[in-house]
Amino acid sequence: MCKDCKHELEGSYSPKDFEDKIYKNWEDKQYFKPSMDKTKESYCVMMPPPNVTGKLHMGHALDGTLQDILIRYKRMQGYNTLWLPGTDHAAISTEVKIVEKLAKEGIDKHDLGREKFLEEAWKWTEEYGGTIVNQQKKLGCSADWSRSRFTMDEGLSEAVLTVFKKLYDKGYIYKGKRMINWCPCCNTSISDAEVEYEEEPTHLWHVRYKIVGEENRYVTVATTRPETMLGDTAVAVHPDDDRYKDIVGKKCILPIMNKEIPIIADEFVEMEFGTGCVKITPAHDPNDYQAGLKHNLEIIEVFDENFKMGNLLERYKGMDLYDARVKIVEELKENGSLVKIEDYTHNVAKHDRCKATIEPKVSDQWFVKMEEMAKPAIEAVKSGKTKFVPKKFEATYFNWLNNIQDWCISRQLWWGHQIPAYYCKDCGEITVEIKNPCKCGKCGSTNIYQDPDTLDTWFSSALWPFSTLGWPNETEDYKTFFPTNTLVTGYDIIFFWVVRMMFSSLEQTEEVPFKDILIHGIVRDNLGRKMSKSLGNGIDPLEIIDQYGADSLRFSLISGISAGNDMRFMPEKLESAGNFANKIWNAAKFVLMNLDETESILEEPKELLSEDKWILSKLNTLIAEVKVNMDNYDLGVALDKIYSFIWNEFCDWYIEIVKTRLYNKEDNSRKTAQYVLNKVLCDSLKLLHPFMPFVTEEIYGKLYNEDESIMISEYPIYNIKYEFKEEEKNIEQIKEVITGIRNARTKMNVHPSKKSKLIFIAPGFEQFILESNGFIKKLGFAEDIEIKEERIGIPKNAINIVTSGAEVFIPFEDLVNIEEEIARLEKEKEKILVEKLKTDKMLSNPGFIAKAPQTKVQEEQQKLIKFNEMIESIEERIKGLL
RNA sequence: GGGCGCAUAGCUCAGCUGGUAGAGCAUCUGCCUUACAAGCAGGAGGUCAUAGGUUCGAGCCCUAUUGCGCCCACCA
Repeated sequence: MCKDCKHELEGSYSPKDFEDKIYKNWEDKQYFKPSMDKTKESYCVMMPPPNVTGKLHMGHALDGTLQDILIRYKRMQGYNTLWLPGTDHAAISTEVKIVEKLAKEGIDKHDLGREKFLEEAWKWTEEYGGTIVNQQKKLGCSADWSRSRFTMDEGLSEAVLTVFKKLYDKGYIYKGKRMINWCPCCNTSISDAEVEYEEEPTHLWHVRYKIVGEENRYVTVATTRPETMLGDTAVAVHPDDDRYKDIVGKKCILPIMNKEIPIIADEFVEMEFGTGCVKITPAHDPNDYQAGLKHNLEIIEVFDENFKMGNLLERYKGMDLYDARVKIVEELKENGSLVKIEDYTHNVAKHDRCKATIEPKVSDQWFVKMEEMAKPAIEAVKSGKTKFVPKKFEATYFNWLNNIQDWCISRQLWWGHQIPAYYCKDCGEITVEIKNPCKCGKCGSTNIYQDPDTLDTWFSSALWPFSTLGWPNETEDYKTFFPTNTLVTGYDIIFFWVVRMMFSSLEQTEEVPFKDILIHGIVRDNLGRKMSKSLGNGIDPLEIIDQYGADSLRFSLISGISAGNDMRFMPEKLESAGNFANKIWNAAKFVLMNLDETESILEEPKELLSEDKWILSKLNTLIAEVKVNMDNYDLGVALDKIYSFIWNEFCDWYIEIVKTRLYNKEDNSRKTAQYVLNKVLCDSLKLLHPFMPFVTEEIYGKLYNEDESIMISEYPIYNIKYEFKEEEKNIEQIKEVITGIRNARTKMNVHPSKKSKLIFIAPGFEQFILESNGFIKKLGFAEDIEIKEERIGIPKNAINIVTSGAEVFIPFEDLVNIEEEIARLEKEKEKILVEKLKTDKMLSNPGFIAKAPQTKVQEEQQKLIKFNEMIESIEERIKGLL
């Protein structure tokens, strides 16, 4: 603290006045950049890239706050710290938006052409891509924006193509036929994750197929899609179904097509459903497709690529599917095959973006073989190389990897990384090269073309932890920061993303991508519902920041949460967060007002008074505990501890006690108090800074020097000399005395700054005071303590405190009602008796004495002694009052 | 169908390897007190979902049940 740097704190907490200014200053000073100091340990977090065209929502706010806390915490401790941000091209999500935008202008994607479309997409990305970054800045995120990456920028694209080629060469990427989800609206395959199910009323048509070689015997199948029956290649029953055992292996006649198909047995059939018989249409149902593969059935496509009826039957050709259904049902009715129609509700697969009904389709797609790559990913978590916080998510992770299916990575989209596979029109050879080879790898023909498909957006995100650092090149950043330390993300993308980063990193770099995975829950609304656009219950973090400040938002997101659990966002929490910020603001104001400008108070005083030692020891304990909590990712717990220390212990306690020392200019313990106030406030601000960066920085600047940032200050460390075990035992007693003084002061309407003489009752402490000779004085309230037993009207246990200046005499009755006091004491005694009873019970339990740990037993015995003492003392007090 | 989770004060949630239940908000009682009424001091409020079990001792461990939620698969 220096004279010239003193700045006044004014008014009350008003975040709007300083948040933007402070953030700008941080950026100007380049505090977010890693120091690249080789002597320091590194700490790196990769920001999960939000969609490039996205808007900041509460999920991002939570995610960002958690990361920022970790980053700031490590940075303050001197780590070479990097938080690398970026954005994701979000293939389908962005493409849909651009298609929508073009549609508004009356332009169709296909008319525009691929090249022009991509131009539009890049334009869009540049125009809207920046918004989310600015929103993250509002939140206070201290990411190194100069290292910001985009999944489609040059370097990352190189990484993507490199990985594709490596996996292809290794035989891990293959082209195969697979039944995939096809969206007829977007004309693309989509992943299972993008499928939503919606309930729709429909019918269950029961259709009978005549069994060949038996008179008047039929199998009846139940179907929701009669129009697909033209492509039936079998009827299946359960092998244990007694009703149909004898017909397995026989054939039946498919109506309309009048064709013989086999009756097969398979366990996937549910005997209870429908008739227990199911028609198998391998081309149009994923289950049937599997059954078809298993039983070697022919795959007959009923529809053409535009999802109109194909040319199996001339009379249905080109017909709309729904019309065909009606016609086919009619025909079945006419020829007597239709047994009955039932009402039925079933789930229809929909594309979550365009809501179109999904058609299962057999198609040529690119796949990643997962079996081999899953193994090291499982091993890495089993061996503890990568840890989940909380641990329970390991189960989810293993469950997923153990049942992993090959990953379909091709998408029929334009916005994304185009698959680097080149087909030769002459010999049909596929050449996979990072750069366009311009000629066929086999026959040398230049008549080649690139696969039009692009890669699943998760293919590039899977490489995020190392591609962003420059991989496949051995850059300085890569060498310094990889593997990264902590990944912070929600449990909802463990499957999509975390798993894929794990196996990709292990495969490509032979390292785990990160050491710890901090999983958080979902931010729900105050009724516990997911925030969603369709419900309209989303809360805009920016509006909150505007109204309450970023610190309040951060506080309310972090306070009291635990890792991995969902949280509800309660607006009331913002109020209390704001109150807390205001409390610190005012505490700082008080400290500033009471520091001497002329003298340095940074020098540690030789002699500390009890309350000084007490608060310092409390601070010291806090520092130690917060470190443990932070290192264990118990951020909510750490924050709550800091909160309660600052508010309950520092403000409500220490400041109140120390006031009189400060107001009395002659008090020689005044300087000590100033030192302690300054030290405690300063360390508290530092501990709080990762959570509430703006207000702590603003105050720190006012206290010290606006050119100095709390971000680069020394983080408090545990100091053995502030251990204060013995005196801590008196805390409760000290507390009660102080309370007595304050209550007396209140009753007398006398402010401690006014010199006065007080008489007050400090129940039970007269002995204590006498014994420790001037203890109250040490508390700093009065200069002299006299016990005026001889005074009329003042009972033995009343104390007369004389401060310098005018004397104030208050009759005892005004201060305390004896009956009330006795009642209070009785109640207190009762409470202790209850506690004592419990301890008695434990100690009289022979099992406890024999089997519990000795330390525990001793602890209980000491407790018992303490209770007895307390009861005795209360009884004496009561006696004294009577 | 497979997997996972949750149930604690009126509300929202903490609660570590088992040691006898905590916070914030709300509520009640006193206080406009020279940092702060966005505040201070104090109080009330719980058979930790139910039933068993293990243990000297269970909110915590085990089993079952009920209610709620999530993920995966599927719904002919």
